Amino acid sequence: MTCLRIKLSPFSLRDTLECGQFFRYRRVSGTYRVQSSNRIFSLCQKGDFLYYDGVDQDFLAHFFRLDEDLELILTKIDQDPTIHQAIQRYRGMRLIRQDPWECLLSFLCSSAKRIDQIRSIIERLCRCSGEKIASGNMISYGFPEPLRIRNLAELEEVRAGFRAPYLLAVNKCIDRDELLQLKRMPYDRARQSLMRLPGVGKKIADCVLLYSLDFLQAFPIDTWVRKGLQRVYRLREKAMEEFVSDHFGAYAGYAQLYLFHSWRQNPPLIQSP
DNA sequence: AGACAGGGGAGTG
DNA sequence: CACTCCCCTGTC
Repeated sequence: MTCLRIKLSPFSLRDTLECGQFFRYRRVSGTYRVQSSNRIFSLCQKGDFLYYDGVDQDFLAHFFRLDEDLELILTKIDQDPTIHQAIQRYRGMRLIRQDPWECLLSFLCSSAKRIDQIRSIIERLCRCSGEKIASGNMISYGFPEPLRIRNLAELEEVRAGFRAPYLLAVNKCIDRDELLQLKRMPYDRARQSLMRLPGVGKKIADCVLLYSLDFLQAFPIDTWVRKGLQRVYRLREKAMEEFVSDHFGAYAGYAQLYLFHSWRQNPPLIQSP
């Protein structure tokens, strides 16, 4: 690719893109073709260098949160042997700052689905309701903007199942600006606002807050993280939220990213007493 | 064949 | 609150 490059350390493009926080990418022989915010670009990491094409460095800095001091944050969340091991193993994995609209609808598609299935649903959603984009000699589809989904019939080929009515309803009752307004609120209020949307509970609300609205204290608890918190940290359901907030602090969201990635690859074992 | 999945919601006790 | 069942689809 015709390339620019930046030096990043530590950085792991693979873990960052493939850890389950983001869905619109495709890997072709070591190069990632990524779509976000109406952009299509390519990324490839060689050693400490990130090669990029189709996007400028300012966008990448925003997207990969390069304004944040990752090493410092990792120091702050490094509170126990479990998270310590995850940090050692995946050091360089970063949170991605996604577009809030895409993020909300993407995670609406995510319930009770595995990552590859979520990616397929989103791809079909773009093909059904998104704008056609010419990119070189290829045709791509943008992510459907608010109000672009008109009715349920339009989503038939998406095969989103019980998620389809949620997508339709949410696409009609909120837009990107209203989501961005949430950044001004305290975490709990923003979370409550999101949870008023159909199909959005605690988990999806926290994903949107963490991955797109800069609430780094948000700690989405899905079944993998739940199992881990139960088995490794010996927590009961109702104790989880308070624990992660006290234990990991203001950057709990980064801790979730590392624990989730680690537990998903190596399912948490029950610790002997 | 039948259970189950990276979640949410409605209904019940 | 805590618990159960169902939601659609795909996969093991």
